[in-house]
Amino acid sequence: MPQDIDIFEDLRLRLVSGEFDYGTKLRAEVLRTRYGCAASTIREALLRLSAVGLVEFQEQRGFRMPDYSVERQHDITQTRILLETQGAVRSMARQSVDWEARLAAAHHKLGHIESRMQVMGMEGDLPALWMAAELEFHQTLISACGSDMLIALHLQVYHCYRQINVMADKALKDLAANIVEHKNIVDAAISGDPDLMQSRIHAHFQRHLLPQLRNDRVSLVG
Amino acid sequence: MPQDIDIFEDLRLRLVSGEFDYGTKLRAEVLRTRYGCAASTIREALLRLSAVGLVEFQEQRGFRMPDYSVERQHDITQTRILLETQGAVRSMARQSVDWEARLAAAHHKLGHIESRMQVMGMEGDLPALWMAAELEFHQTLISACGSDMLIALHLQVYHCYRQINVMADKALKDLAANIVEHKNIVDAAISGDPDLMQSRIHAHFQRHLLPQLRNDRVSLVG
DNA sequence: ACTTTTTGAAATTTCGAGATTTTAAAGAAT
DNA sequence: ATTCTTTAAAATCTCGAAATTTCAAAAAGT
Repeated sequence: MPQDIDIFEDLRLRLVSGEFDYGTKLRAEVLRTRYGCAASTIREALLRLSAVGLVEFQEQRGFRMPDYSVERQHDITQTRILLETQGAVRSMARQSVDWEARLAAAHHKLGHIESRMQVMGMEGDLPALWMAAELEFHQTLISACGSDMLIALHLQVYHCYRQINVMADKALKDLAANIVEHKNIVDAAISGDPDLMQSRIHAHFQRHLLPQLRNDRVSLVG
Repeated sequence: MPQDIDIFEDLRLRLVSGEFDYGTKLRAEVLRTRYGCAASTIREALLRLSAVGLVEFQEQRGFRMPDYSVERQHDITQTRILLETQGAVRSMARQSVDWEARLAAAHHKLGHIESRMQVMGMEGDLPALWMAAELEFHQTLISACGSDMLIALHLQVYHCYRQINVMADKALKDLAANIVEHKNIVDAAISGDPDLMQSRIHAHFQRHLLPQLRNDRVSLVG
């Protein structure tokens, strides 16, 4: 059974799901047991994860969860805003009907899960479903930008964003506000106004930015 | 002797220096010989390089140099423009005297090498020196942006940019034009005009963009 | 002739033991 | 008491052989 990819994906999920505290040591010899493989196989996965910033690697000193800091949170959020705004504006500029349709669909799917969460709370695998649907929504938002590189970088930053916002993720707390923000983004997409889109995306991430730097806008004109 | 990092760095250098043709298979068993290590050590390095886009990895099918295409070249260039413009404008907005000084210094160092190249051609290790100085110049340009994430992503894209532009790199052919462009960027940095900076950086990468899409500007207002 | 199956060599991946390095605790010296 | 050495345990890294999978050429079948 080919496990290389599976272990990599599973580990990434665990790394962004709050299973490990920030700064925790990640011992291949320990993680090994869950997958029933050799430590070197885990090592391979951890090395790959370190290349995309989800794991910190130090020569001869092993692997760790990255440390948390508000500065890092701000930095990652700001970078995500940059990439996502850019991707959304470029997608919009291409005037693809298909894009609008796919965005509406992704939004509808997400909305369905979000409203169920408002009623049932976050029981069962609802949070996992929400995370998948939320990712799909944001990926759809930039999917028509025409740049594979931008899409790849966005995914990379997205995972870092999830990782640094896990436990404290206010998206699950401020669910109501989140629902409105997602709708606002879709409306902006359909309106075709890039500046509006820019400010709506920025507003969506407001609470993850340092208060003193929240005004630093980035306007992108295609 | 700890070789893990050294092999990783050395392989990256080789990957962006035109040693391998685009699409070439990269066999760990072959690369092994040069470093006198086991194939699995090479594998580790290749996996890490695949995580940052310098190597293509397929489960059970090994590693390859990425394929060349003008679309990919355009995409990478456009992404680099985005990150570099953003980083430069943010650096500028911080009004750091130190930044301007360091940029002037990096530019001077680069200029020295470039003028030697105009006389002596690209003999000896002049190209290697130029590449190092050019990287340092562009890294300095964004060094005061205040975002570690942006700096990391820029370096990642920079390597991809080098890789897809190696042999065909017109920077070495159109050296004279390049010298002027670098100076123009420094002048813009000192002028403090973000729009000017934006257009100067864009102009610098003009020849690596698809002709039909060269007008797609990205203006970034901090 | 063309497609499918078989088969053996080559390439890839996994593994766990041995070598190396770090870590931390105990002991010696200032 | 503090700092510096010593030492043993633990963690990390490297290696090459074994297991698995892919590749490609030969054989069989349509």
